[in-house]
Amino acid sequence: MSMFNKYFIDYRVFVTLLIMSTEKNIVTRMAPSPTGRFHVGGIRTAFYNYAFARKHGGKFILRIEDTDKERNQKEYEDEIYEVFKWVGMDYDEVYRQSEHLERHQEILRNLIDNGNAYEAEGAKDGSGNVIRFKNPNKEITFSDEILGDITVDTTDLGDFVIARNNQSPLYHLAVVVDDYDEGVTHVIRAQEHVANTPRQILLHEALGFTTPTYAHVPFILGPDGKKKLSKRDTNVAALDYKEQGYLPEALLNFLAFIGWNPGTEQELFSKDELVNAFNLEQVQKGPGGYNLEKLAWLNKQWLNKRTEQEFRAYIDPLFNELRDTPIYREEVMEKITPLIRERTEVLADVQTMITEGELDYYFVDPEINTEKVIWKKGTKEDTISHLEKVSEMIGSYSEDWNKEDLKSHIFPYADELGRGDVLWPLRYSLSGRDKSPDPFTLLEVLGKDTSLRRITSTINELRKNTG
RNA sequence: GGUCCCAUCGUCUAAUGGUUAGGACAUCAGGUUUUCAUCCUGGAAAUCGGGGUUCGACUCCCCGUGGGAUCACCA
Repeated sequence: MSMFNKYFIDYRVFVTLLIMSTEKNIVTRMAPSPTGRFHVGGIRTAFYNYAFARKHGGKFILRIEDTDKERNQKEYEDEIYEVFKWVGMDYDEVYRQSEHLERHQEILRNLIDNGNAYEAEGAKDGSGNVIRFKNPNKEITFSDEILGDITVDTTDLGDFVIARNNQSPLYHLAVVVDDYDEGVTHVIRAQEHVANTPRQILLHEALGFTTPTYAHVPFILGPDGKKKLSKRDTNVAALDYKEQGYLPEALLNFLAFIGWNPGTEQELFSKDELVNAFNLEQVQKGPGGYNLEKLAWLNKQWLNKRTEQEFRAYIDPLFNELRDTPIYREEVMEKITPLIRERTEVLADVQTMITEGELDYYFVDPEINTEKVIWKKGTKEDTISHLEKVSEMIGSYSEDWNKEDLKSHIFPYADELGRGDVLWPLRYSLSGRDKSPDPFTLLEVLGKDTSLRRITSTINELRKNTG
């Protein structure tokens, strides 16, 4: 091996190590304030931070920005933790900003001592002097990972207030200090903060802090795609989705794809796949709308990935009431679970099936409306005859019949005499409903005795009706 | 209003100068051995407008238009 090659290989190893060590240092954070219910938009922002950190082997911090004593509420703080747990975003460190008050005060004093900030009259509540930052009035340019270069003349900002008084630092100072102290390298946050960024950079410079890399993610718009997502149009509290029975995988998949896309045609991404595919380069600049129908579809896709047992556990609480009644039968429940799944996008759909009585016929004999038994232009006589014939056919089966067997015998008959004329009355006799699974499925679920009883009963009703 | 940002089917988006502008949701039509659902196949559907640059522009530049953010002693 020549010296050159040897050197070349060493150089590549060195660079690789350098990149790895650089990536290890990545630190991101989510900094919500507990002044309201945690928003779905917050999940997305948090997730981008989480994904970026995890993908690069870095650190993800959760920082509760609880310095606004007036508006903070403990329940909101707890809700933040609950949401993170629900969607499975684990953080390496968690802080409450209020715990850093002394540090913020210390920095504030330094700023004043160095002449970078000063007391000014006119506290709104008349309690004394506010602290203003001495703005050097310069042009600030920062390179946003998503938006590109942004230049702002900070002269317009004036000497902005950084503390309520010399004991109470405000937001801009607090974030700057905390991000620095916690070693945050990438600030990924909502686009409403772009205008705050120059102020914070000014502070970094006065303090001698290195400025983190910024990435401002676009807004999420409401379902109309125009206005900002608000609780007027839809549920925005993250936990509402948990309560409504949305799967965390589906919500995360959905949210991550508003304003970001891996560029492939894959639609379904697990949390880990999302982390793996995530990159800041492909985050959209413009805002994106909130399409609930797609969320519902995604929820169904994720539901279908669950095992039968998991799906059963998912819907089971809805059947608590029914389970305590004498009509409930566990064997039936087991058989209809896959049927229910096929008709379910979100848990609310199952609740609707129950309240609308769409599942009743699985447990009790339905009321038969003789008007509805006959298919389209069919006659009563033919219908009775078809039902009798089918009755005869299934009567010859043993109790452990199965769907395919039944189908292979009944269908040829139906095919010959008219599918609708034979199959509709059969299905309707069994279910008493306009809509239900197909008759063969019904026969299988209901069993021989029940099926025969219902068919016979329908035939009798039909005859009675003749007068 | 000042400053800053943004703009592809109805919606989420792909295409970083050369594609019949691709995919998904929704929608429409047909099929899957009645109906509902599932599933499959197919259709309709977009580069905000005007100028440049270029052999060639969704893509780069400028001007409009539209939308948004911010201009707190909230975060």
